[in-house]
Amino acid sequence: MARFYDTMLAEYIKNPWIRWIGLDKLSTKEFNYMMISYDSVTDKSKINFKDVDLKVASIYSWEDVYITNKLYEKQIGDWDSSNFVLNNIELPLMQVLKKMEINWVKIHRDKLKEIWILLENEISRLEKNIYVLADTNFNINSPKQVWDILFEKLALPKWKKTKTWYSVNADVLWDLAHEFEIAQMIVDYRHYSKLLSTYINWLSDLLDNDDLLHTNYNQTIAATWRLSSTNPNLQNIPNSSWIAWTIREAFISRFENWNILTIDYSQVEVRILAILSEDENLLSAFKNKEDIHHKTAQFLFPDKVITSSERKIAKAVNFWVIYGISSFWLSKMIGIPMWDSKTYINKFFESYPKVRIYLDNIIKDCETNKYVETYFWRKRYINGINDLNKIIKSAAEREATNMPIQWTSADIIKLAMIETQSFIEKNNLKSLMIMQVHDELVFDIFPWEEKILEKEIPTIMENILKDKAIKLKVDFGIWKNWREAK
DNA sequence: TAGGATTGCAA
DNA sequence: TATTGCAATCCTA
Repeated sequence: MARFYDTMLAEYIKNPWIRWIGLDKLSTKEFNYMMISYDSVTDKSKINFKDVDLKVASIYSWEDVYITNKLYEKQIGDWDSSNFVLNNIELPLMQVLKKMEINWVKIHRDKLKEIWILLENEISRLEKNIYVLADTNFNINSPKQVWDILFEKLALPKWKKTKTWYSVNADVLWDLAHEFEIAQMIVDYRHYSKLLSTYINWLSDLLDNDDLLHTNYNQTIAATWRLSSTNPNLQNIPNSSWIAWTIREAFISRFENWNILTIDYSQVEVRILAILSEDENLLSAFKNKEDIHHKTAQFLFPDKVITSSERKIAKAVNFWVIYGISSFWLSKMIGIPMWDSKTYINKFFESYPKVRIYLDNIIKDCETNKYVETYFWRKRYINGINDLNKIIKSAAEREATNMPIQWTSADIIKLAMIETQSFIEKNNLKSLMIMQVHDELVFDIFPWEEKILEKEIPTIMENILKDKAIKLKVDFGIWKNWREAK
């Protein structure tokens, strides 16, 4: 039994899609009792709490303690006290996250400065050229002004409309870029200024004196029970262009001349699908250590020699089928004819027949129960699963079939973090867990500990779902910086 | 000054 | 006509 408890976490497990689960909101909801607000006690934070009248401060504080305890008692009464998700996942995870936030991440300050200069130069060069081509100065960051210049002033052909206005996003500009240099330049300009303003500028604000970068891991935000990260968001550091990769070069070890260890789950969602559906073809592919995308490609193209282009399509099909994608969207996504994408999706289900049965059963159960359940028994109610409107119904079905897989993978990495941290502590290791990016963990390796980490942590992570037909798989490596892990 | 809209980054 | 996040910027109210 955990010796600590958190009413907010407990509520989040039940209702992850409700954003406001703080104490005062829960007090109103559960006890119809309005708590004294912090704003009213401190006059909207104008008064420091230590200067608040002692009697007022006492009552305010007493209320916090009293309501928290009442809420605890109510939740304990409502719940099975052996609740696995609360006691074995979220509460222990809270302790791990606390440590990660204390550890922080080392950043190579000079490297970031280098990129900063490079980007500034590129941006001002592009800016000048764009102004020349447009024959006027304007704010390239303003979609409205870009639209004015491109379609009014320069009268470029074809534009696409979205919701309320005419879109000038990357897709639109990309179409124009073949013919018009200015569109290409705006695409590049946006790319560089995005990197600069979102990922480089925080260097001065958010690095401490030791060049450690602080982030917050939020445990009660995401509607899917995943973690999220803020100030800065370390879970969306760019990973797809050459210049973006140089940003990852700045993520280094705090131990001079030592390395970081990255470990990420490989194809975790397809593996979970194999385990949950018990499809023989999927399972045997993983058992025999086959390349799953290659295997799917063989099903999709039985008469062909599989080259990288067939494998690429198969990879997309594997990926998107899990999300319950329509053939229209798949064809658009990977640029193939609609008819082909329909064939591929059908062939996928013919090749892995129990996947179809598994997904159909989820939908059937959901229609009866109104909720879907994950491997670790989290429940989520799905609105619209019995809706007569076909569009709403099929969106609900997509959600119902996709979510158990995504949620289970979120729990798997949470369990991996807990077990890994406990391994580190039990063995008195001084290496540090420093980042989690949904299916990847990053460690700062304390000198001479790399052998034991490299041997033990992948094993821990691969054995999170014990006694299943197949094991999970991780890829890992030891690197000078985060870019090398790519 | 707050907040919606647009854009774009990750998994 | 996937999902869930965070955040910068512009621009209106």
